[in-house]
Amino acid sequence: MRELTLPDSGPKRKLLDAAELLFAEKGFEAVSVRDVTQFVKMNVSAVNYHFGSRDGMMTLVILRYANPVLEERIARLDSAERKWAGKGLPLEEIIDAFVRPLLGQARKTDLPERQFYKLIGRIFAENGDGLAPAIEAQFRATSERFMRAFGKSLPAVAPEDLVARIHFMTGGLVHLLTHQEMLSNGAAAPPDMAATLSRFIRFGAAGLREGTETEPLAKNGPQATFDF
Amino acid sequence: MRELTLPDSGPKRKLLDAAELLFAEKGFEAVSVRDVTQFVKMNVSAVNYHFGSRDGMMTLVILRYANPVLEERIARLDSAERKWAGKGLPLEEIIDAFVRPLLGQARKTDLPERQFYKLIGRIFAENGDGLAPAIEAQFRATSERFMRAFGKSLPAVAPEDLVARIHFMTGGLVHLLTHQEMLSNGAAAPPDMAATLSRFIRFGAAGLREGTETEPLAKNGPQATFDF
DNA sequence: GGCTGATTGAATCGTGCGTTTGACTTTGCC
DNA sequence: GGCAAAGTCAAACGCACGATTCAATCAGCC
Repeated sequence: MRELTLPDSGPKRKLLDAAELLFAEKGFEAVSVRDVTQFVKMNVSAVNYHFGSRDGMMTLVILRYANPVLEERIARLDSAERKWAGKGLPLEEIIDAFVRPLLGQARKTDLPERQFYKLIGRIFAENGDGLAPAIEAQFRATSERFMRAFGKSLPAVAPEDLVARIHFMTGGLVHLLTHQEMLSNGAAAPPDMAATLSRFIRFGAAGLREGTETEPLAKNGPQATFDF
Repeated sequence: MRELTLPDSGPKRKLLDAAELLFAEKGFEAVSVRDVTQFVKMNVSAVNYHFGSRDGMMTLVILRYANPVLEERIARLDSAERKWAGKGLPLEEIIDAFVRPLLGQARKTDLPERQFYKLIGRIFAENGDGLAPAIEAQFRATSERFMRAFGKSLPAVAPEDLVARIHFMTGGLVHLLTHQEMLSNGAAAPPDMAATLSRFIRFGAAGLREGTETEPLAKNGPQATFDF
């Protein structure tokens, strides 16, 4: 896993910051190298000089945060598993390990919070698809690692069920990151991300756990009416 | 709400079918009018002749399915509410009304099932954003209608909580539609959509309901350990 | 100062895009 | 047949894009 060595200042850093901001705002496809260079009043050729190509720049933008997030996820899951020593973890703790690194990374950025989450959401929406093979493998490894953890904590859930439920949950997370503004109910500002993620953890845990506890029926009638 | 009058054959229909297929496969942004016309061996200018512009063609592709799906959602919710006459519906029935129209529309298409769901997912991912104002309003109206229904069935859940949970759920649905292939665990084919949606309904209902029943704690420990 | 390597700049290349044009061909109808 | 409307076609337009060229400039160092 190659270390990212980025200077704290200089033209390369300036370009990368600008690209990151614009990619977060408009999406990776919708930003041209001219958009980026004009934003920081540099020459078009700067991108190709410093990064080789538009793709090279994009990869660096993605690596800068995807890498730390993925590694922190694994680290948190490791430490949680050590803490519970072989027993299945509470679902909330697994999801927390999956989600909390986002908060940490958000604080390390110059980027406005909202835009950082959009960027991360866009990255994770593609699940490493089409990215550099190294980072794609890391995505897959992380995903399998968490899958095993969930499976251990939910032995009663059939594998196909588990895969599907985790899929629903991660989809909800991606949507939450990329469409955070839709959470602002009416005129008010959207709730902060920490609160939202806390809601997400409870939601996801309940969904994953569905059917494994003697859950009381909805007060309005028996579920037997439905064929699912 | 203008009726869509599309001939069953003819060049217009042929173009629209091709556009639909390609949009579903590669996304709306990634398909050029040349891609579409070459696919059916017609001239480039055909698109502008028949639809006025690329945008006009896109809008028709979207209207063809978004409209029926949204209307069937409302109709199903109406009939469910009539059935339960004022009492709050079971969550499963609301989610079913939201989700089942997708299955119905899928059967009315020439499109391969998988690709139809990708198309619908892409449409609903943007939530009518940037679409024709008429369809955008319909999106919003449908969304508010379902929000009220959920609220009535979950009076104990605070509005901000409810908005967030519904947001997570719809995000999961979009992800499921657009990334269905990720559900194929290993080499096997992915489960069919009816089964997946049935899982989704149970997952979503459990997530929405979280905390409103005296849910037993996870067997491994008290939740009080976590600050969420 | 003067050399060297790292940057920047203006201009240009080739490509693919959505759209337009105007001539041509087909179709439907009297 | 004749005519108008509908449809098709090759060609071109203007534009934005990523990339490249090469001369000009800058920075650090002897």
